[in-house]
Amino acid sequence: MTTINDIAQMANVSRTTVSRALNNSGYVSEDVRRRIMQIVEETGYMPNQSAKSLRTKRSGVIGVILPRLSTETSTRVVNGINEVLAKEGFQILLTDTELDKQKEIDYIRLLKSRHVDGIILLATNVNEALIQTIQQVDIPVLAIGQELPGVPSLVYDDYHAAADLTNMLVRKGHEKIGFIGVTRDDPSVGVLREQGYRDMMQQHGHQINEAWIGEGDFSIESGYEQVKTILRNSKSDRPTALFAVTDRMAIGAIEYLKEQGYAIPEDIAVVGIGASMMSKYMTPSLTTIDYHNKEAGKQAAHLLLRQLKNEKIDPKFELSYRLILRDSV
Amino acid sequence: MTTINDIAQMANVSRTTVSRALNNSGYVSEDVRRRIMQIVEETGYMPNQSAKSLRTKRSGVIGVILPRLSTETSTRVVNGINEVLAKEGFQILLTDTELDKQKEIDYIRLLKSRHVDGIILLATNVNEALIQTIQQVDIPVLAIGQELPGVPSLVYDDYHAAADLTNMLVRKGHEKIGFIGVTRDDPSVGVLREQGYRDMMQQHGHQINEAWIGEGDFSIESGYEQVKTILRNSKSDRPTALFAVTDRMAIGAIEYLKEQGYAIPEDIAVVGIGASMMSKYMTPSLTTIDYHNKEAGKQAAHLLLRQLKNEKIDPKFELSYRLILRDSV
DNA sequence: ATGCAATGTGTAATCGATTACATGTCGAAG
DNA sequence: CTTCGACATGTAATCGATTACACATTGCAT
Repeated sequence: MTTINDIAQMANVSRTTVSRALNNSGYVSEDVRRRIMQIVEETGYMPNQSAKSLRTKRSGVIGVILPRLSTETSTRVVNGINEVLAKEGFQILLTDTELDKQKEIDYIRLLKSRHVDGIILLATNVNEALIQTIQQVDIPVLAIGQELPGVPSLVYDDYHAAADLTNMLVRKGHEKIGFIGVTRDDPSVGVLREQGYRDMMQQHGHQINEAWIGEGDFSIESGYEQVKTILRNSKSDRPTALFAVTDRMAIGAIEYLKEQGYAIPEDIAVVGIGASMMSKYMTPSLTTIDYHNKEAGKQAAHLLLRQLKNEKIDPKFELSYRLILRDSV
Repeated sequence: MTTINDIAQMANVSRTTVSRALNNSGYVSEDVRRRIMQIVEETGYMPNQSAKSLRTKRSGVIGVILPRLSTETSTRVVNGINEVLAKEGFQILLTDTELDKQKEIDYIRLLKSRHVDGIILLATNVNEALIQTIQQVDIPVLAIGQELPGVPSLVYDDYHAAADLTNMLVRKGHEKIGFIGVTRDDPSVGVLREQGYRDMMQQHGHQINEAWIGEGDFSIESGYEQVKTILRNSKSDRPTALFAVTDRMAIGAIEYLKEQGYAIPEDIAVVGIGASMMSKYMTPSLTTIDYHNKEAGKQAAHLLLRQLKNEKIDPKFELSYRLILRDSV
C-alpha cells in the first residue's frame, strides 16, 4: 500500500507538503500541488484513515445504534441518515442491539473506542445507566424516538398521534375500542400511545373493558395472538374497533380476524401506526399514522452535524405526523 | 480519555505489560494481570481502535456495500451478516451505492482506506473496472448475487428459479405468459431470469409475443406502468399470466390490474420473486420464490471470516431457493 | 555447580498521518 | 538599504497502540 511518504518521495517534497496539498492547509505552490495531485491520481493513493484519525481525533464515521436491523422503521431512518451523511463524506458504523438494554450501553462505549465522531441512537427505552454512559463518553449523541434527559432528542408525538387515531374511531361511531400495546419499558410506544388512547376514551365517556387490552412485542405474530385472546375474553362484549400501536401488530390482528371470517371494517375496524409499505397494499388497506421516518433520519443527521460544528442545539425536537385514512375503518 | 499509558502508570508497569495483559499475548504474572484488569474495570478504559488498527493493520470492521439501503432484500442480507459478525466482535461499516456503478468502485477504495478487514458486496452488475478495483485493493471481498470473476461469489440460482416459475405456470395451463424484467446490466436479475423464462417457454413450444415483455426498474411504480403498457399493446392477444422478476414489480402490476377490474388469478395470474413480507399478506397472496436472503447473509459472513483466516474457499457457492405457491396463480 | 528453558517485564521502534515551529526566499514599503 | 509580511517548504514531535528484542529471575535437569 502506498503511503504519504511514498508520494512525498516520488514528488521530491516532504510529506508535510503532501499533507498540505491534500488538505488544502497552509501554502503550497501551484506547481508542486499539481505534481503531487498528478502522482496521487496515478497511484490511486488514499490516506490511511486510522493514522489520520489517531492524529486528528476525528474519523468521519458516525455510529448508529438500532434496536432491530430488520424493521421498516429502522431501515427508513437509516436511509435518511445515510442520505445526509454520505453527502458530507461520513460513513455509518452500524450496530444492532436486538432490543437488549445492556448492548445499547456496550455499543455506545464500543463506538467511542472506535473514534466515531457522533452517535445516533434509535432509543427504545430510557434508564439511568444509559444516560450516564452517554454523559461519560462525551461524544455528540442524538436520540430518536425517546426523550433522553440531557441528550438532544428527536421525538415523535406519540401521545397526540394515538389520541387522534382514537378520536377518529370515536367519530366513526365506535365506543368499544380494543387496544394492543407493548411493554411499558418503552416510554414512547408503550406508555404515551396507550395514554393517548385512554385519555381520549375517557374524554368521550367511553368505558374501557380491560379484557380488550393486550400487550404484544412488536411482531406480527403477537398481533395475531393478542387479538385472539382479546376476542376469547370478551365474548359478550366484543370491541367494534381495534387500535394496535404498530402496523405489524395490526397486520397480525387482521390476519386472524380474516381467518375467523370477520369482515373488516364492517364487523371490526383496525388501525395501526407506522405507515408500513404493507399498510398501503394489503386488503383492506390499513388506516395508520405516517411518522415520516426517513425525514426523521435526515433531520437527525443534520442536527448531529450541527453538534459536530459545536453549534448549540435545542434539547428536544418534535416531529410531525400524518393520519392516513384507508379502508380498514 | 484514558490511554494505555495511563493504565500502565496507575498499575506501576510498562505499557507493554498492559498490552500483553489485555491481549493475552506473552507472559504476564497472575498478580499483575489482576491489578491491571482491576484498573481497567474502574476506569472503563477502552483501547483506541485507530491506534490499534494503525499498528496491526486490522480493524475489526467489515465493509458492506449495498445497492439500495431500503429494500427488504438488502435488509435481510445485512441482518444475516450482522448476526454472524457481531458474535465475532466485528462491526459493519455500511455504504449505499444507490445503484451507481461508479460509487460501487469508489466505496471499495474508500473502505480500503478505512482499513476494513473485508468487504461484502451486494453486487448488481459486473464490469471490468469493478473487478480490477477489487483486485487492486487486495482485501478479502465476497460478492453476493452476481458471479464476479476472480471474486468468491455467493449466487442465487436465478436461471432455475425463473425456469421453475415458468414451468409451474405452464403446468397450470398458461400458454401466454407476459414478463416484466429489468436492465440487462444486471446479469442475474436482468439476464438469467429472463433466460429461464424464455427457455422454458420455448421448450414447451409457447410462442412469446414481444408485446408481452416489459422492462421495469425494480420499483413498485414501474411494475404498475409496465403492465399498463403491456395490456395496451396486446389488446387482441392478452397474456393470461404475468411473470415479474421481483415481488415489488409484481405488487405494482397487481395494483394496476385490480384497479382495472381484472380478477387475479382468474383473469390473469401473477408471480414474483423475493418472498417479500408483503407477498404473504397481500390479497391475493403472491406466488413467489424465497431466496433465503438472511441465510445468504449469514453464509457470506462465514465465508468472509474463513477468508480472513486465510483459508482457501471455493470461487462460487450456489444458494438454494424455494417456490412458494399462493393465491395469485 | 552449570546450563538451559520457561517465565516475567521493560526499552524503543514502528504504523501513517497532522501540525507546531523553524527556515528561507522574494517583493514592496519606508 | 533595511525590514517586514506573504509565500513555500522542511524538521521533528505527536497521536495510542503493538511487538521485536533484550534483560532478569527462577527452577530443574545434568
